[in-house]
Amino acid sequence: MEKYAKVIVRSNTFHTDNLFTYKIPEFLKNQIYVGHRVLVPFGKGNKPTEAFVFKISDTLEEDIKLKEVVDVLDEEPIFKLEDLELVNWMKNRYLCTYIDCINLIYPKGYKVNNYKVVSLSDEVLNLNENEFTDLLSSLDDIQKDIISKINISKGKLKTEKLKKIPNINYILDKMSKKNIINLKWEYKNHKNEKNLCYISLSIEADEVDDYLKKNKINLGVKQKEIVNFLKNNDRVEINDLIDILKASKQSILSLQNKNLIDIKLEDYYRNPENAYTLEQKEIYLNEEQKNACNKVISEMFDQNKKPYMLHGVTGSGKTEVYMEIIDYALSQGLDSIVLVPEIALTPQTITRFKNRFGDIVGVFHSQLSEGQKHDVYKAIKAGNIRILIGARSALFAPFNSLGVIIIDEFHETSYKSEKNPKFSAIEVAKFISNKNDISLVLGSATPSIDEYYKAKNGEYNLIEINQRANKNPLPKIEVVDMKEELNKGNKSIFSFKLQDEIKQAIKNNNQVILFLNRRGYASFVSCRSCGYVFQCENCDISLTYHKGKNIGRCHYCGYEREIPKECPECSSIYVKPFGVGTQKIEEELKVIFPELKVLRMDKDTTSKKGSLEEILNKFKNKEADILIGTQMLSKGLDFDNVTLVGILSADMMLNFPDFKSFETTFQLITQVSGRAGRSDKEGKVVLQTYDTDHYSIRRAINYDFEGFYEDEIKIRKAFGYAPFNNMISVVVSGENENLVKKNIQNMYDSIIYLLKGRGITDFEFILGPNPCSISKINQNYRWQILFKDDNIEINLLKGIIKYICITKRDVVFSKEINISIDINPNSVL
DNA sequence: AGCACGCCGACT
DNA sequence: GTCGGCGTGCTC
Repeated sequence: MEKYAKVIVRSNTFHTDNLFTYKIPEFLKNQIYVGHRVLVPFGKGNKPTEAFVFKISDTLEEDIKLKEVVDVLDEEPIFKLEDLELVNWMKNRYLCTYIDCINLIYPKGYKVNNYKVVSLSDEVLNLNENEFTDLLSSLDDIQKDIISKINISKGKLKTEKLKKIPNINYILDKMSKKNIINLKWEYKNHKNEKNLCYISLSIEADEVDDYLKKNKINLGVKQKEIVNFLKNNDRVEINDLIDILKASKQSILSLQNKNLIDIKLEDYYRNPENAYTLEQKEIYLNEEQKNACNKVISEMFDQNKKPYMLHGVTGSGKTEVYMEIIDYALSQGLDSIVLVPEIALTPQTITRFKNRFGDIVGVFHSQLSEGQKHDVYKAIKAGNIRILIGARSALFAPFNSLGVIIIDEFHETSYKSEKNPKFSAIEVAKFISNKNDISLVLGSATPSIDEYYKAKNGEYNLIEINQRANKNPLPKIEVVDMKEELNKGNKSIFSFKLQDEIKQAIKNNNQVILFLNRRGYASFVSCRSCGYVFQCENCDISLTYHKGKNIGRCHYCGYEREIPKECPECSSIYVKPFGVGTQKIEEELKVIFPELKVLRMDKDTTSKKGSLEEILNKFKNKEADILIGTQMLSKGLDFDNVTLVGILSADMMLNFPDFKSFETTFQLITQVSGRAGRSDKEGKVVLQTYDTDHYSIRRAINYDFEGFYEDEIKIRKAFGYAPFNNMISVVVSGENENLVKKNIQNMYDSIIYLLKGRGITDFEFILGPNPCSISKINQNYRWQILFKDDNIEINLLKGIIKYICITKRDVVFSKEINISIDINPNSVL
């Protein structure tokens, strides 16, 4: 009986994003199963290509000519059936390609390396000398050159080495047709694995001198050093040795030749380091925490259980609850995944987990190298990692017996991917947990409105923790109306109230956190005389002023330019920065409190690796009195001595042109305030705002989440936003603005045409086409159409968008145009 | 995206 | 007639 494999081919284009059928040759029939990686000839050139087996069948529906699978690439299938189900679901949900999804689940470390090889044909090789000379004389110089190059490299040459010759493919093809040369693909199954090379003495330390004498071996200076070092240190990694002794690899190798040392290669799991240490405290759960745990634990082996939403105020000890749940899962032989918003921002969290669970804790995030990811992947498969902490991509870790998924601070926007597939970690986690009866816990002090709505409607088990773990009250938030402050004649960024409170806190030997949601010195630079605003050359964004270097920087593409003293438009000298950034806060603070030590934490000061940890450590060790920072501050940081939090401009986010800006404002105020008074000392918050009346600020200062939810959900309902509707954003971009406009109009017309064909005549659920709020990024003009599934079945809508933007992409859109489809995007800028 | 095919003008 | 350039369309 014949066997056929339906595979997804690894190619970097959406054109080939469907199942291809290959015949399985006799010799592989019992070796290839669903989930296997195979090598198949693909395209006109039969390029050997990595492919993933999605189906195996013994019948052929259509009469198509088939190629054969060349080889199987792994002994065991790389994907489980659930993995393939997940891929199918994600592809459909997020309108992305199979390969986009596969890349998430399966690290790219194993990618096949292939290259085309040219060699002389048998006929040419069998020619005698005269015949060969005749042949050469019939060829032109380039062809002769190719033949000599093949001969120099022992009869086999990668075509890549010939690519400088113009029209090389054509020439090679011609020669191949004349039967002068053979073209063939060769491949290497390259595994990105790191081995550590351990060196030890091959004989006992005190016998070395005897051995040298007996065999009359003289050692060089470096070699002696190495041997002495090895006498004292049993096993040393080769790179450490080279580092410490400034030795060369050669001297080590010559010691090996003298049989003095053993070199052992060991597979190494590249455990990401982190320098942050935290003393371990004995933890006792309070009543509320215990109840939360017990709820999850008691249902761990139930089928069809709902996910849990853990809504606990800031400082309520959610992490302890997570750890208790994980501890139980471990005792039952189950593994756990903990997702945290931005891995780099939570060294504290990792340390807490490592202190409690030790080496079975692994870390995974997108900043790891492919090799490191691969190591983690392997350690999970081998069972060396039982608990994985990571960013959203950690969700796809290949655990054998996963029992628990925890998503901490699940309201964070970083759980929605910005890259293809633009998946929501929460949705994917729900899918995985539902399919495999895994306990899913979503925790937050400020749940997102749309998920909380679902919890209220019974989609989640809602668990509330209303008290801080230390039983302290939440810090009192005092509001300062900055309009009044101006009337009092205070033009500074700091209200009198805040200045007083800072003095007070410092006097009591406490620390202060100041929060402002904008980095840099000033938000923009403009000319007071003519109104000219310095803008990015590549984006439709005004440049943020950075004072140290006197430059304007674009926070979207990184473009920088020096800010001249004179206005480039009208040559006036009234060029001034406007608005306030963290840099400026730092500067003004030093004027008012010259004696205080200040640290700044934003994307500019933490871009270097390890600098974040350094800042946090310094602040923790009380090397500074005040920490100024952006959003980064709001996430899970725990400083015992912070009693005062200043929110400098609480209403700044309110005017953001996005329907989630009220929610974001509420969340940020709540989260930042939560940084105060986390240990025994009582905390206080001073909140400065021009808008004192907005409900998101009023509700936030009273820690009234329920109230905010009630206010906000009404608005969401009235305008048809999430959770009441899905929103689909299609952004069309390109360097030629007219072409972009023409293309998106074309797309709009096509979609309207199809909708009309379905009897739909009311198109109010379609917004656009409009230019995006940020109409240009990196020289690309951006236009957008927004769809809400108001009056229309979402699958129909998605089907139509998919048909126009993917299936018929070549017909509807020009080649130079980029299309980005996002289901329920974080923002519609 | 590649890659080959095929159409067409240029050139021996 | 053949060479070489580029546009078009398919990939099991």
